[in-house]
Amino acid sequence: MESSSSHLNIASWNVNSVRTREEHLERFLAAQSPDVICLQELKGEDAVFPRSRFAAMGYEAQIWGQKSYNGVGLLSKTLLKDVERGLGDPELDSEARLISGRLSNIRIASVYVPQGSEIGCEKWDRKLRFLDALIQWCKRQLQSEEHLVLCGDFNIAPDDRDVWDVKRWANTVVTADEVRQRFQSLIDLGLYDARRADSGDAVEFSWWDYRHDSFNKNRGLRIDFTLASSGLRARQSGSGIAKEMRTLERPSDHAPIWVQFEA
DNA sequence: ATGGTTGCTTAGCAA
Repeated sequence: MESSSSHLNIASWNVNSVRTREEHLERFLAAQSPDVICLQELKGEDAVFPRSRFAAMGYEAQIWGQKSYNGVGLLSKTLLKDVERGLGDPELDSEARLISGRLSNIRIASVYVPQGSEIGCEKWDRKLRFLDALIQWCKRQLQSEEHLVLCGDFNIAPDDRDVWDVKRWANTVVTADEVRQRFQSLIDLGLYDARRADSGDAVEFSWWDYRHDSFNKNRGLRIDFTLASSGLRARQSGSGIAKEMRTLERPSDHAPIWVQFEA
């Protein structure tokens, strides 16, 4: 869906290396013309971010890069205000996983939640602590901002409808009670799952493993979300998962997601 | 079933 001056189109995409996905991003921006796109897994320091390429398309870049791993950013047609990096916890903020800025009266955030590796390991503990801090961060935003739109790769499949094979994915780092409860805590703050609000009981995915021909078999997960504050719900006029971006040559393992609001 | 695929960085880690 094309955005226009009367609409606000916000997209999100885990690109799995922005340098490898420059052309994919360019194609998505040309096709969708989102007002803002939240990016995750830039996988590079700020200095290697292809800023001029997106500037040529009319996008400002606010990024928090990191060598090799993680890295989040925001591309926007108009400059975002009061850009913030991190959760405010020095230990968790040693990884670049959250960046946000304000557009008009909406704080827009790009988040890359830790995947968690395996239940019980150190990374799993970090994932839970990150989510706890994210819940607190959102709570603070909802007190100080009129609206909040939190987009990104949550590495959580909150519902069985978000998993291609429920049995196979039971008790994993993306389905365990510990993460599903925390996802629900975000909802309980007054956020809603923007895509699910439109898709009903549909089973659709935003990520497919590179292995096992998973995309062609449609063996995926829905782990990328736009969580919007409830005041925006009546203004939502569309949403989707741009699955076609997963069919390109050398794709990211994630597809972009998008949601549109009436201005 | 501990495989398989991709990216960053250069053999191993992370997803």
